[in-house]
Amino acid sequence: MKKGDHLFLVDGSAYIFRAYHALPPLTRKSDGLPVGAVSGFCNMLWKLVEESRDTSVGVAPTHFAVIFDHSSTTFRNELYDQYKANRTAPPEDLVPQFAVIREAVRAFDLPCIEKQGYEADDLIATYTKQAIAAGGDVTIVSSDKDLMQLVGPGVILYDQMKDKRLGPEEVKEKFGVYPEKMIDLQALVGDTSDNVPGVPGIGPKTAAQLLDDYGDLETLLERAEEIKQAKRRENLIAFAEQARLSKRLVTLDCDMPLDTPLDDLFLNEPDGEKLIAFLKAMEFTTLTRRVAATLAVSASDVETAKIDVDAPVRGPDLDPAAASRPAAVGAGEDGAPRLALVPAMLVESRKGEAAAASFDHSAYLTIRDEAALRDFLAEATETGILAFDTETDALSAMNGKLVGVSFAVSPGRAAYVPLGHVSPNGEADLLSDKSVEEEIGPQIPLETALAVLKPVLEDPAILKVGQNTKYDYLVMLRHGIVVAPFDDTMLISYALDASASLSGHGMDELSERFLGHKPISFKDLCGSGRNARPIAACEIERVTHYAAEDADVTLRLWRVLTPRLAAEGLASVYERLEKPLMPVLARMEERGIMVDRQILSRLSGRFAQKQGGLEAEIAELAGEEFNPGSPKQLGEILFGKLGLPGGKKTKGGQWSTDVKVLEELAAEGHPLPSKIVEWRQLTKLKGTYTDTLPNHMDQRGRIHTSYSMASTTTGRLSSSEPNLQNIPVRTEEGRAIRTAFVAPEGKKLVSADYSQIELRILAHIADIPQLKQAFVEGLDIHAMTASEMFGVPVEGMPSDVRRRAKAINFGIIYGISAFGLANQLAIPREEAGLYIRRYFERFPGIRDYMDATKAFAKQHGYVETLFGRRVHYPDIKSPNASMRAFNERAAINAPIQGTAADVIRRAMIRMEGALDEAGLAAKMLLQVHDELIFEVPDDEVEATLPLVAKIMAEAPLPRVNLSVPLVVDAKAADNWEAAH
DNA sequence: GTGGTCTCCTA
DNA sequence: GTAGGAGACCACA
Repeated sequence: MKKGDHLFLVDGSAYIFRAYHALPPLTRKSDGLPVGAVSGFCNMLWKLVEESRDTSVGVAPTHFAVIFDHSSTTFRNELYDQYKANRTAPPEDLVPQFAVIREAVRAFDLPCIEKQGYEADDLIATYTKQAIAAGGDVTIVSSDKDLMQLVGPGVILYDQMKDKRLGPEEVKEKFGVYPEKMIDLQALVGDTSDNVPGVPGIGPKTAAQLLDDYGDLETLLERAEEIKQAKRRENLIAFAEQARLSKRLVTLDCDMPLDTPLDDLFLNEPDGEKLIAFLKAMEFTTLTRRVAATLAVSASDVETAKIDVDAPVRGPDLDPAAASRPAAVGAGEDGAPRLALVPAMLVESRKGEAAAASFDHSAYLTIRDEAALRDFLAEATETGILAFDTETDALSAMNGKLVGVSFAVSPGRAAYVPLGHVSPNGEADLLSDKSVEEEIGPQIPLETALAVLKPVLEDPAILKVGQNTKYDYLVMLRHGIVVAPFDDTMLISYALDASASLSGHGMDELSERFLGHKPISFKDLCGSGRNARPIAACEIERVTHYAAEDADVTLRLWRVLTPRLAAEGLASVYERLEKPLMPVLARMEERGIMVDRQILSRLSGRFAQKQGGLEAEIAELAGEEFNPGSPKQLGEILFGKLGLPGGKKTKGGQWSTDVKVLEELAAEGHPLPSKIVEWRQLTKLKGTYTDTLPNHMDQRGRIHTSYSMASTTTGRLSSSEPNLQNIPVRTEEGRAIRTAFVAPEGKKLVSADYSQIELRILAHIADIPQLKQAFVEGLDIHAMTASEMFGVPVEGMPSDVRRRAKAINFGIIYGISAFGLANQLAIPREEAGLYIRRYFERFPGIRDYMDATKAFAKQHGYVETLFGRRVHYPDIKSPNASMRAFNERAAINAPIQGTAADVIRRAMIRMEGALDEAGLAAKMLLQVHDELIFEVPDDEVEATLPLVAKIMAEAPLPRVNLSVPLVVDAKAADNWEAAH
C-alpha cells in the first residue's frame, strides 16, 4: 500500500442485517434455503464492485476487504459484562445464511476478514490506521455511527443505500461535533442497541452542546459543577464513571493484531465464471444476468456451483393440482348464468370462484410498447370490464407523479405498464454512459400512453374497477382524463361491511378476507424507513408482479363483492351515497383551500414568545428544568416532588396530568398547573397548526386535504394530511388560526352549517313530540329541555341550567351513561343518574328508541340509518359487560350520526349540479361533518347563500321526509373565522 | 425506525 | 357517553 492507493472496507456484518431487513423473506426456489439476506448482500456488493470498476470517478479502490464480526464476546465484555447484553439472537432464517454469505464474498474474489475476540469495527479501525500511515486513502462502506470516529483526512464513510459520503463536515452536521469528538459524544449519549450506558438524560443535542462548551469529556466531567441545569449537573456528577466506561466501550481498537496484512488486500479482477457459478446456484436470475452482461461471460456456459448448505429448510410444496381443480359449485362458465338468476346464488358461486383462485405472478405482462398496450386494452372492450390501478411516487394523489399503471381484464389476466421508471442506481448512473433505457428497458412515453388510455378510461361502455378509486381518479384527472364509469371495491366493501370490529377496507385486507390471498405488500416491494426507495427505482419485473397483482386482486374482489350489493339490499347505499360522492371529493381535494402563510407565521411567533415566557415560569415554579411536554416528567414533578394532592393514575400506571386534573389543582390555588395548561394549549396550537399547516401548502398557497370515505363506521368522512376537520374554534387564540383560511382576491369564503342536525334527527327517529314541536317553532332546544326537566322558565334561565340540559342532550346522542354525564358535568354519578332518569320520564320516547335500537342490533347484528346505511356491531352480544355496553352506546349513536352523515353526503352530491344549473361559480372546498365551505365570487355571494342553504336543507328529500325542519346557517366573509 | 400511550383538536 | 387525526414522548428493536 502506497500513496495514492485506495482501500475499501465493507462493514459486512452490518451489511448482512441491512440486506436481511431490506428484503422480503426469499427462499431458494429448488430447496427452500432462505437466501433473502444473501441476495440483498450480493446485490449490494455487486453494485459496489461495479461502481468501483468505474475509474472515471477517481475513487476506485486498489485494495478491498469485507469485514465481519466473528463472535459475540469481545474484550469489551471484560470491561463491562452488560455490553451488548440486550442483543437478541439473530432471526432463525438468517442464521443459515451467514455461512453462505462468506461463500459469496469468496465467489467475488474478495478477502473476507474476521478475528476471534474483536468486532468488525476494530478490524476496520486497525486497517484504516495502517492504510493512512502508508499514505493511502480509505472508504469505509457503512453508516454505523460507531465508525464516525475514524473519519478524518483521507478517510470517509460511504453509505451505499443512501449514496451518501460522509466526511468531517457531514459528521459535524449530523451529530453537531467533528469526528474527533464522536467518541466523547457517544460516551455521553450511550447506545441502547449496544447497551452502552452513557449519562442519563443526555441526548445527542445536549451532548454536542456540552462538548462545544467544555471541549472534551474529561474537562466536562471535571467542571460539571458549573452546569446550571440541576438534573443535568447531578447526572454528570453521579454518572461520571459510567461515562468514562462508556468511552472505553465505544473507542475502537486501532492496534489489534492482524492475521491478514494490509498489503494482501489487493483488489483482483473478479473471476466472472466463479461468481456466476455461485449466483446461478443461488438462483438469483436477475443478478446473474446483470453480472454476466457486465463481465462479458455467457451465463449459460457456466456450470452451476455446488453450494454445501446444511439442512435446508424445505418449504411447503406447491400443489400443482390446485390450478386445475374444478371451481366450487356454480362457478363454471356453464353453470353460472343459470344459477346467477338469483342474487344470492351469484354471491355463492362467486365466493366459490374466489376460494378456488390461485395467483401466478409470472403470468403477468409487462407492457413496454404502444401496440402491446392497445392489444391488451382491446380485451377490455370485449369484456366491458377493466380493473385498473395507478402507481405513483408519492403517497398523496395530489403530489404523486405517475410511475406506471396496471390493468386486469379477467382473473389472472393482468399487466403492468411502466411509464416513469428510473434507474435503480439513482444518481450513480449519471456517471455511467448507459442510458436509462438500456438499463431498465423501454417504456412507452407518458404522453403516448395517456393518449391511448384516455378513450378507454372515458369509454362509457367499459366499467373501470378500482380500489380506492378517488386516488386513481385524481391522478388521472391531473393528466386530463376523467375516469368513468367506475366501481370501487373499497366503497362496495364499506357499504356492505362497515363495522366497529372489522378493521378496514384496504385491498390487502379484503384480499385476505375474501380471496384467501396475501398480496405482495408495498413494503416488500420498496422497503420501509431508511431502506425505502421510490417505486420508480424498483426493478420493473418486481413492480409488475406487485402492480399487476393489485389490479388482478381488485378485479377478483369486484367479482365477489358486487353481487352482494343487490343480494343484501345495499345497492342504493353504494349507488346513491358512496359512488357519486367520490368525484365530488376528488374535485374538492384538487381545489384545496387558500391559506395566508403570513398570518400563520405571525401567530407562530406570538405563540413562541408566550411559550418561552411560560417555560421560564414553569421551571421557576418547579424548581428545576424539565420537559413540560412529558406527562411522565410532569407527573413526577407535581405529585412526586411537589407532593400535590389528588393524583389519579392512567391505564399505564402513570400519574394522570390531563386538563381536568390540572384545572382541579389550579382551583386549589397551585400556580404551576395553570401555567402548564396554558403552555400545553399554546404548544398544541403552534405544533399542530400554525407551524405545520404551512408545510402542506402548494406553490399557489393552497392546502389540499385528503378525505377518507371508508375509515369511519358511521358514514362520516375523515380528513387527513392535514386534517382540516379539527381546526380550532373553541378558544379565541385557537379561532385566530381560522383567520388564515382565506379566499383569493375577488372571492369570499362561504360557510354553511346545519343547526343541531343530530338532535333534529333524534327527534324525528325517536318521535319525541316536545322536541319536534320545539324545532318546528324554532325554539332554543337546550333551554326548552332544561325547562321541561327542571321546571325553570326559558325566560331568564341561568346559563348553568341550560348548560346542563345541553350536556344531557349531547349525552343522549352519544348513548348516555351516568358515568359519562357525571364526568362531563363534573357532578357526582348519583346526580347524573338522577338527571337521566328525569329526562327519560319527560321524554319516554327516547328510552323506547334506545331499547328498540339495542334489541334490533342484538337481533340483526347491525343498525341502519334512515337511508339504509348499515353499521355492524357483532360484539354487541359479547359476554364482556363493558364491551357490550360500549357497543350498545355506539349502536344507539350510529343511526343518528350516520343519518346526519348521509344527509350532508346527499347535499354534497347534488350541490355542484345545482350551482351549475343556477349559473353560479361557487366551488365547494371543505366538509366538516355538518358544515360545508365554499369559495364564491364576490358578486355571486347573495345568490349563492340561499341556494346552498336550500340544497342542504332539502337533502333528505325525496327519500326521507323528516318531521322536523332542517335549518342551515350560511354566511360569507373574507376568512373562515368570520364566515363561521 | 416502529408502536403504544397520553393528550388534545374537531363535530 | 359517539365519531375521528395528529403530535410528542418513550420503550422497544
